[in-house]
Amino acid sequence: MKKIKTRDRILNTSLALFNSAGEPNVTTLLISDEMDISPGNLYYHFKSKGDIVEELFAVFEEEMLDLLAVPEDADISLDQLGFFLHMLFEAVARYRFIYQDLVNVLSRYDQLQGRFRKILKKKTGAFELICGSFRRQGMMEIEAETLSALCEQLTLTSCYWSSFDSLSHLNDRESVDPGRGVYQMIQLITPYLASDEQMQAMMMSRDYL
Amino acid sequence: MKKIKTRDRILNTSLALFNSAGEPNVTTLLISDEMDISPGNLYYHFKSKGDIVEELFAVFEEEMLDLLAVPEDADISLDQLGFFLHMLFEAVARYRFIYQDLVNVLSRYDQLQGRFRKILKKKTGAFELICGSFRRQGMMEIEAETLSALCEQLTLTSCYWSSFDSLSHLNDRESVDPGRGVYQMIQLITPYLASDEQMQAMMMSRDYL
DNA sequence: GTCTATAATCGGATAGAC
DNA sequence: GTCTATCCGATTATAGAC
Repeated sequence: MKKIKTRDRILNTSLALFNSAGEPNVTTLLISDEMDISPGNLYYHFKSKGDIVEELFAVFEEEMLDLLAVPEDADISLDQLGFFLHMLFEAVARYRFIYQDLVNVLSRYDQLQGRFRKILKKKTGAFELICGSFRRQGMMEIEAETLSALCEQLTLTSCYWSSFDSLSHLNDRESVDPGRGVYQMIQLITPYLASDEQMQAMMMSRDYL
Repeated sequence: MKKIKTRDRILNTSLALFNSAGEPNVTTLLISDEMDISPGNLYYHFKSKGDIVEELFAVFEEEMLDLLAVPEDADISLDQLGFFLHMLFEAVARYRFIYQDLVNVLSRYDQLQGRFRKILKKKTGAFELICGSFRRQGMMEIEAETLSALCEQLTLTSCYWSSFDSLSHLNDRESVDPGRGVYQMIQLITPYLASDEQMQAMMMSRDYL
């Protein structure tokens, strides 16, 4: 049984509290209280609350940029898309505090704004690469302009689905089921797939419900 | 030249500041400062900041519920859809402070949560009625399950598009162009339209760009 | 590394004069 | 109706002992 370092416990606890209560509603006192350490101790490890947020964001950022590094010329299958979406939604869910109060968080820690925008851009780019691969394989037919709109739509949905879902369906805030989000994403793509792939996509998406 | 009552000026100024800076970042002092009145004066007219938010929300709520009262059995045209979407995005833009920090705002003024959810539900219902009308007129072909996903998607997009757009494209925060949002919404619907209507929708959506 | 104070600041809100 | 002054509470952050 390994003992977890306080510094890491602070990060873990903060993330959990941020996700469930919303970052703006979580005070440093609440964090230290939850961990049964003193507020002073917390500030020994992090010089400000913003630093905690920044470090959590950095982990998220790395994870995302890594995940979004879609190969340029690979033949991507529908199953791989499904897997990719699953991973994507899981990552977003794990750091949903960023998305839940996106505008607010980015406005208060403004160094994050540019970095987040970069992730967004890369995400849209990843969807464009995937669709490009589908097109090359004859799995998808779509016009350039529509494609661009679709990829933006996919990006938007991947950002906001889970907040939207928990808001409109009153799910508890602790566990977020990425399934419905993946389903929704596949629904968005399906109309532009060739008929064989449409069937396959429909079967696949149903598994996520 | 009519003199605007202070009470109304407070509402107007608050709305403008909330929209541009985000509600959590706007203090009562900032509001009174912007208006060149004293903070005490502000508190003469409203007993709390929450009351201002609540009253702004109430106006928004009424406007929305009114707009979303789609007739049950009418034959709705594509042009009418375009008009409806335009109005919808305009209303959302006018009260975008609610959407920009949705989770945060709803969590701090919890009486609003249920009311907002009601609006969401009505919005999805409105889209269902519209699509139902399209189907009856033979303008749209879609399966029940897909329809439900589509209407949720439309609801989500109508909520988050403008925040997303201003975030990813760095528009100034003052003026929000509802056009691109309407375009995006029509793009979502188009795949399910009959071929004649698809053409018409594509023409129409392009006008919004 | 961790604790117990405690400072410093800020935002919401009130009291009472005009 | 409006102002000035001020209070209160919360939250971030620091100082210094252990």
